[in-house]
Amino acid sequence: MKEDDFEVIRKSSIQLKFSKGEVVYKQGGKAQSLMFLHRGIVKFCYQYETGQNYIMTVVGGPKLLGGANLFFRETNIFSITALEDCDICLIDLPAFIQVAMGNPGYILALCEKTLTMFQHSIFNFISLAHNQVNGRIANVLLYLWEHVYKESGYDFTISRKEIAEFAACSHENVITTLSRFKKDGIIELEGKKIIIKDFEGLNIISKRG
Amino acid sequence: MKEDDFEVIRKSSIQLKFSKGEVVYKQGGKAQSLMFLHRGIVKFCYQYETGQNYIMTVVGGPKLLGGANLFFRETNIFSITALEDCDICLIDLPAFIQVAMGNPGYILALCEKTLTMFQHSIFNFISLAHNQVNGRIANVLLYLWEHVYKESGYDFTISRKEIAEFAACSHENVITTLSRFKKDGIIELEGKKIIIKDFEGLNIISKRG
DNA sequence: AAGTAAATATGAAATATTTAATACTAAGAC
DNA sequence: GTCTTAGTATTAAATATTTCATATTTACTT
Repeated sequence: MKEDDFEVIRKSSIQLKFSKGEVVYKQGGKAQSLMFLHRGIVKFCYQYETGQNYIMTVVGGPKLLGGANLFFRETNIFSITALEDCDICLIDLPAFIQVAMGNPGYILALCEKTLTMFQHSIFNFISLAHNQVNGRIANVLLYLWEHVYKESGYDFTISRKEIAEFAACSHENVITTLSRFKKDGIIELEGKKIIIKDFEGLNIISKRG
Repeated sequence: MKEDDFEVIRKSSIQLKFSKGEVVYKQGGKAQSLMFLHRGIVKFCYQYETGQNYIMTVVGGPKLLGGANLFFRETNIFSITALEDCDICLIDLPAFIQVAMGNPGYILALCEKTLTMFQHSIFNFISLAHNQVNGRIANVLLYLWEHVYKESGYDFTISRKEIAEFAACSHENVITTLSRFKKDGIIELEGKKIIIKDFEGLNIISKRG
């Protein structure tokens, strides 16, 4: 990236801090910026009219987000909410597009990142579609640990309710399943912290259902 | 698109015909081309080691496909199979990228199309995650009619097994559900052909589960 | 035309999942 | 400190779904 390109983008960006639980983007709101997640963890959430939530994916920084908004036009189709305290830089979309049109390589790179994120989601969805609750929860735990919490510096603490919204099942079912995993020695629960003991075992459950 | 750009791409493209049931791309195979679906209907299919299939999406021509491959690199993560006879033009990827690098607008446009396709899939997945079989099948029927069969020139005929692979349930369940829809006057079955009678009703079922 | 395979159809039994009722614990508000 | 709320935990009953067994129809092969 050339110095003056960088300057254009920096000038039109805003640095923000979000606390755990705060909403960064609101579903249905106007999408006017890309978002660089410096540090922290956020969830992408779809909300039904009935009030039910569905967590589409969870990602940790540093990562450029909002490629989806770049193409999905005017409105956000998801809410983005901080799961842990976040440092976020909002990048003005018109400024970015102006710079990007002079640098096809940026666009390709951004698309690649965005699609890679979608790809993760899609594999998660495929797991949802074809596995039973056991396998879905195992899959969610593995994803969260490997791709989000492992190197994030945050404790692997996430509420049963949120696991339920990610694995698309009732929170009672998550509680029961986690208890069983614990009894079987696959995970340990230290206060709020989840510790995976037997990755191999979880993997097998995640595949076989 | 400029004339000579078009020429470069045309020179490196191949026109092919595929019959109903033929595999266009094989999951795990090398991805070396974009694909322009002139005419016909294809399914994107994910296959498990266990032999189970899952249909990720179904699309009808004319449409540019394979943007996923452009970014998901070396190997196809899905198989693409013809559901109806297809005319397909395979576009050499290196040639396309060469032209595209000189035209950032093409890349944006391609990404937008690809992401729009993903967006459809994602809404479908969200329906899968949160609805019961009734709603999932209603959703699949509406999607297939509205976005694939309605203006395709093909009869809306698709096997119960394929609906099952799309809605992620057993084929027995599809059969039972279609019978009930028929009894309730929501659809009609004319031989192999599915005719939706009550769009409003299907929509309600698709939303309420 | 007969035989075979594939798709459609149906019902019963087995299994999985949600819902509802209830209780305990931890954290935040006042 | 007490009250309130949200999260965690467990169970039984109600419901949804899959699996299995079996039959019929349709399409394809020879």
